[in-house]
Amino acid sequence: MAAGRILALVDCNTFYASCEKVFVPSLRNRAVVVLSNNDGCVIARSAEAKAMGIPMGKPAFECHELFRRHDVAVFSSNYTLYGDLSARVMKTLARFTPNLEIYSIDEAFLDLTGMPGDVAGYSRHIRETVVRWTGIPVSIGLGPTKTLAKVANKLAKKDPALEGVLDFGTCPDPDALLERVNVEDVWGIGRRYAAMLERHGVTNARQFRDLPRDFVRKRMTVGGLHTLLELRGIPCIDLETIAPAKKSVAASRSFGKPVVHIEEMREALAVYVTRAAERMRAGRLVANGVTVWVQTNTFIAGEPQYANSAFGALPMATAHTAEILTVALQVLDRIFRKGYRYKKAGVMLSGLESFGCRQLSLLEPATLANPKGERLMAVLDKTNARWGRDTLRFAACGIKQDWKMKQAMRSPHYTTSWLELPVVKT
DNA sequence: TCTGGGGTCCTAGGACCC
DNA sequence: TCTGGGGTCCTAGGACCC
Repeated sequence: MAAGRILALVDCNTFYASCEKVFVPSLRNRAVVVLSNNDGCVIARSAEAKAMGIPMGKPAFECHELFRRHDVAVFSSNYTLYGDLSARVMKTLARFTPNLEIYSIDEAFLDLTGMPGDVAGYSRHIRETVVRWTGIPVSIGLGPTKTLAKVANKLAKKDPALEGVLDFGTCPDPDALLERVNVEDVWGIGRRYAAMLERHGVTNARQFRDLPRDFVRKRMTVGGLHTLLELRGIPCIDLETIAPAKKSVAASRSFGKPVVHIEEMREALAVYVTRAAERMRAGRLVANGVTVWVQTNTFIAGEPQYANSAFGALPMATAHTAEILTVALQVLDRIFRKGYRYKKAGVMLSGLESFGCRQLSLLEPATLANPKGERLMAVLDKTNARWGRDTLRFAACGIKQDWKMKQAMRSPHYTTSWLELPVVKT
């Protein structure tokens, strides 16, 4: 282990809610919540909304009264906007160090080892720059391991006196800090493990850190052991500055209303294949197989339930929407049962390879390779990038799309569509 | 009426081979 | 025909992350 390693975890504060505030000054001090796809449940809350006691994950239909009473601004999720603002934040962070791992849409690890001067002061400078350039406030946790940087970040968010930055490595009493963190808030310990640990009297991060290694290895496998060691300051999880190759690409949605007929299910599948294939081509990937799954609404007691999935191999690795859809529809025929009200369906593309080194068919390369199809996809992607998603699309996706998810309160695509640019009044 | 979506990793167990 | 050990590959299920 390198002596004196210093990692920073930069995490955007209430990211989706902050994104919604960037272009709407009147929301600055107002409670904002963002709903999941289909306007299902609460997935992000601004600080004001948290203070009102609006819980994470609560179904939206149970919150309407609360929203009305507190004049909460409610938004459908707008991933196009969040993705674009995320890219701006990451680009800003990359100016401070080349050793950066983009961990999720709203988090990045930075290696600040060897930075001259005061790392906490430098972190405050990073923080000020990000909010000034992007409008997104962030918190920064510092520590010798990723897990401790995560812990420090959590505490930095909790305590306003810290002004968004906490260095675990230089704090005088680390045990006291760890005791303030619930064990289920430790990175790598989820609900199930937290419940198990609680049965053994372990409720905070300090108690977990001091458990015997064998106990943790046996009950929480090797991942749990890594978490334990990282809390002790021993690095087990590396910084991944180069994103590892994707192994699968999935697209799935809940329906806005139940789907009963296979014709509608085929349309939905066509849309999901379209989305997944787009992402494959953007990453210069091809898939060897496709899994299709369908599911009824498990929340409705007393209604007949059915869920199934099946896999179909593609004749040759491809990212061509129509080639994948052909197989996906055959797979659907195998698992679709009449007489159910379907709530959800999805596709997953697997066996991914990079387009440049894909395995060609040994037997009939000439008939299976499809250069015309590749050119068609290129034109499709280019057109849609210029004129907007689905400007050009397959007829199989349908026209009415009655089953489409609900998104009644979506904000504009402020930064990615010429038609939806914010307007400044003087 | 209304309950998200997209991923990864680890382990156990079965099939199959020598 | 029976026996045992060791290895690999695949899948399903469970855990986690954001």
